[in-house]
Amino acid sequence: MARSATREKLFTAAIELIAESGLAATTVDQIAERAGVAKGTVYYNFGSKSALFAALLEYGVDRLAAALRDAASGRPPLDALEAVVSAELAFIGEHESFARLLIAETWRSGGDWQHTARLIRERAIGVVADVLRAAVEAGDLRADLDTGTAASAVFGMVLTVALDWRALDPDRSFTDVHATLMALLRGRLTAV
Amino acid sequence: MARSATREKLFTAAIELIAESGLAATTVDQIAERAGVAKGTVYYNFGSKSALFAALLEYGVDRLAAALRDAASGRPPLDALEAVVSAELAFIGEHESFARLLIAETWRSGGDWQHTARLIRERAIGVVADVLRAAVEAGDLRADLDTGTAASAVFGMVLTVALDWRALDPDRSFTDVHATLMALLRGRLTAV
DNA sequence: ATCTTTGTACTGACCGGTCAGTGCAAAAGC
DNA sequence: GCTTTTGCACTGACCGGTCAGTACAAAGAT
Repeated sequence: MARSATREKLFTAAIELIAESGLAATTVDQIAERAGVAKGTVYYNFGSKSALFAALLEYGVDRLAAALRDAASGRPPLDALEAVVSAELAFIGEHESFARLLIAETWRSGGDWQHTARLIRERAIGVVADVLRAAVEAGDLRADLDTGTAASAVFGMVLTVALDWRALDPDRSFTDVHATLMALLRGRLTAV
Repeated sequence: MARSATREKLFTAAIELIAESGLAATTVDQIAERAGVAKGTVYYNFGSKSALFAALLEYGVDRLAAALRDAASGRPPLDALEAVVSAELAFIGEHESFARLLIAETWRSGGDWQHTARLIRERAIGVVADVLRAAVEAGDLRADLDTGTAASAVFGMVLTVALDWRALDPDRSFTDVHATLMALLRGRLTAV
């Protein structure tokens, strides 16, 4: 079998298992079994458990960052911001397991991949920051806005809301959740 | 020694160790040693490692929820909202390792004490929701606001910003971060 | 055309260490 | 005297990582 297909299968299995039980509680044997592959294959392809995890994170964040960038591209700044938020919400809706893995494992202390994990996460937040910066430059947002902090805030807000949505109220419509998020983002919170 | 004093010592030791090396990497032997207690005592008091962590989580969230409630009490709704956000930011700044534990353990789908973790987290978000509801009732926030989703959003936004702050930019002042957060919350984002 | 080599992908039994949890007799504390 | 704690030896499951070996296809070699 082609190497890339095997890696793909291992990624999928690992994402599911880690989202269920956490990285430390997920064994290499489990991942191999779920992927329908021998344990040795994991080591042949990745060398170690943590290397598998690092590759997994990179793979997922690349896709997330690309989705966010695509959503933003070619739109005027404020539209782009809304599009990015929509795209993030949609991405998490579709890749809930990965989102859980991302939020849970980024903030674990210890290990060396944890450093990598943070760097990788910043790639996604970076897209949001870029959009905010563009909006500031276009004069659409206040000039003294701390785009770094604001990007963290927006990203984290959407991530939390999306996961709470899926976990606690999965029947609520995308549009509904999206609308509340937009209202918050636009500062339409206060009474008219 | 009194049981409660022993439990207290074990909580402190466990929190410290988790901050250093993470939850899974922390062994019961380490916790016992750090607490200056025999390993058997851990099992006499808690029965199992996961029961110890569950109790630890509950202990921490009780303190967080109490801090948020105290901050809100006796203030007019909108002031209360800002006070709650300040309190959350401050709490996480002071108990960073606990916040990490909370965020990491809440988002796993399997197991049973993960379920407990979610319930426990909702206790903290519930305080935010209560404040938002009060503000809506007082006519300070738009009547059709989905307070549940908005509470998730606010809580998650602050949590993310606080952890990013501590991890990436620990020298930035509390006031600074706080100000950006407030601007976002009040919808003062758009250019004047 | 047939044999031999080489490289790649994968296998699964196995090893050595780790760690949660146990058992228990003796000592402290209340 | 009942609860709580200690100290320590012990167990047994589990798990990351290894390694000798299989399968097989493409590339020489004769």
